[in-house]
Amino acid sequence: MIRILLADDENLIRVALAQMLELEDDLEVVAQAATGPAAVAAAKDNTPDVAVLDLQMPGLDGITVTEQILRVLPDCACVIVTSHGRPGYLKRALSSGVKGFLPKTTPAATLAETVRKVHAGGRHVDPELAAEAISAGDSPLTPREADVLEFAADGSPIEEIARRASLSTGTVRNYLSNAITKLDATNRHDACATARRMGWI
Amino acid sequence: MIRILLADDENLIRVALAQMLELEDDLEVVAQAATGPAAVAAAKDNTPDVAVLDLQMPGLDGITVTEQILRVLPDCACVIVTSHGRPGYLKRALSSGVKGFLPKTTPAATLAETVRKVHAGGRHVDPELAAEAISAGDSPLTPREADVLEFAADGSPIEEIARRASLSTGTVRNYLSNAITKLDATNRHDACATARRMGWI
DNA sequence: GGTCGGGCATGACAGATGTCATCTCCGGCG
DNA sequence: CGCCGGAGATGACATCTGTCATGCCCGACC
Repeated sequence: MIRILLADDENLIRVALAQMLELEDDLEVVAQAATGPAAVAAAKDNTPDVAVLDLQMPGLDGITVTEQILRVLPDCACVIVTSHGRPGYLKRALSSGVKGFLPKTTPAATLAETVRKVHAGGRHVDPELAAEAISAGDSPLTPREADVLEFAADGSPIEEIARRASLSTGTVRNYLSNAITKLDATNRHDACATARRMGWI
Repeated sequence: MIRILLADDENLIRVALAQMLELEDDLEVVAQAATGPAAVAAAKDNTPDVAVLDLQMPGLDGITVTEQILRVLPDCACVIVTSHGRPGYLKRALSSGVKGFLPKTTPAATLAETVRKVHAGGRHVDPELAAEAISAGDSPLTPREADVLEFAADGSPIEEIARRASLSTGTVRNYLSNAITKLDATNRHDACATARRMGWI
């Protein structure tokens, strides 16, 4: 019997997925969580074999949750499930120790199969996403450029970005200008959109 | 037996929800669809009693699908389910004839209850969302301002917005300026963010 | 030890953007 | 009929942004 932790902030979805997994003879959902921190706590309390984590959750995202779970339970296999299949997310997820990565558009049977596969020590990433990730390449942004772009993402004026990043306004403009050039965008918001689409911020 | 059409572009979620609904003795999922147009077609072919529609789907959104279904099957009760509980969406949904509106964060049992309620001729909207919608008020934007803001949303420069909206650049700037003032934003992108958050574009 | 690249900054400049006053045209409405 | 509000437009002006050249400091690497 494979013991599963299921974390997703959408109750309806989480419960439906739990019931679906429970229909499998060899799977058992031993804990559920609706937030990132709750998922980490539930993992500590229940020592599941496999953790199925939504990527976007209040508090901590699925990747950070994975890192924290692995620190306590190195043998727990983490599978990320997400609505937004951005290439960059997949890369970050894999480098943080995730064993499986599925978009929510994947066929239903795949989830149970993936759980079994990662529990057996294997890995599974959605093939389409993997292809995208490979063709998309790495982020061309330096860490600082990514930071600044992230602050710019909500439409703040330069001055506020500078304040939040503890930089001078001139420097912020340089970084944004670099980012715009690298991402082949027409302005900073376009650049934000591109970076987001690729999962680079 | 209540006959249900279930439409959601995320396979994993749709199948899980279908299984959950099938567990109820009085509910039967007679058709599933992964896109807006497919949902409309499936409704025509299967004449369901209740349509459970995701708000964001490829092709047509849940609200448009509702309108099209009601044109053919005026007695079909439509329920919208969504990840993004924006107040404006609720308003638009209700005015297009939707009978139920639930965020995906709602307790799992609520979905089945809502299906029964709307099938019996009732309505059900998530109370929290209803409260938000009331307190949020109506969009202060004129239809044209909303149009322009929508074109501005992806970060295009003014010139391109003007082209897409068939307006002069000056006019676009006026509308944008008005929208920025009305939404109490610092620039057009901030305004877009706000309008989106409220579901006004 | 020298060189190179990244992080950080400044200043100058052009072009994009936001604001404002003002104007026309048109459809509703008293 | 006359008035008004909304759509659409223009022009002037002040800022904000994006670009570029240039410089400093520091850690990495040969």
